[in-house]
This record gives sequence, C-alpha cells and structure tokens, in this order.
Amino acid sequence: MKVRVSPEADRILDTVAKVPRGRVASYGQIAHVAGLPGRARLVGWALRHAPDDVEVPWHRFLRADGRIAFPEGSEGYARQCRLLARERVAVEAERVDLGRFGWNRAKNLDALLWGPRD
DNA sequence: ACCGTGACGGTAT
DNA sequence: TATACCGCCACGG
Repeated sequence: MKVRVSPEADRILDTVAKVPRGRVASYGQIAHVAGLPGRARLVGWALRHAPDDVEVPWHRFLRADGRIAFPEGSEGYARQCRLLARERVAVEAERVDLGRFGWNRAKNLDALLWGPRD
C-alpha cells in the first residue's frame, strides 16, 4: 500500500515523478508546480523522507542555480553526480546547465501549470 | 515555546 | 560571478 507521509509530500512526489530521465528541475520549481509556491525546502524534505516502497528520482533535483544541494565533498554530492552522469546529464564546474537539461523549459511551462498532461 | 539547522530561493550589492 | 541577507518552514534538541 502507498504510504502517506503528508498530503503536501504526496503532491510533491507525484510532481517529481513527472520529470523524465535525463532532465532535471529545481526544488522551487517542483514546489510551484505541486501547488506549494515558496516551499522549496519542503521538496527537499519530501525527497528525503519518501517511503522506501516508492522509487524517487531524487538525483534529478538541484538548486535554482543548477548546483547540487548537498555539500561539496559529501557522499550525497558524489552519488548524485554519479546518477546524473548515468543519465547523460553533465555536471560542469560544479553545476548543471538548466538551460540544456532543465525540465523547466518555457515550452513546457504552460502545460505544466495550466495544460493537461505533460 | 525557543532556537539552530537545513537536499531552498529571490534580491541587493 | 560571488557574498550577504532575508523570507520560508518542518524538525529535533
């Protein structure tokens, strides 16, 4: 059965699941699309506390400036780097170019916010 | 109840 | 581009 952490987290995880392989998004963006504007920190929380029985592509989420949120040198940082590389997402100069790999390209924005399915 | 700590983000300088 | 601040909010001590 699906574990319910919190209604907000559920919405966040649903949104997170829409980001396809090879693309990335910022925490704030996910929060916004999930209907929780200004609550980017909650996205980090949700990813962190996602129940084990749900597969979450946590590595596809970065800070708004394209940097990995974990401290440099930390294990989480290295692991995320590795997972991104596995999806062909380039991490150059400690950051990902959201213009190239971002799920947030303007062309999808309207659909994400107002339109039907992704 | 208070306070420090984050997987954050926008603005100002 | 980098730093500094401040708003944000759930959690743990």
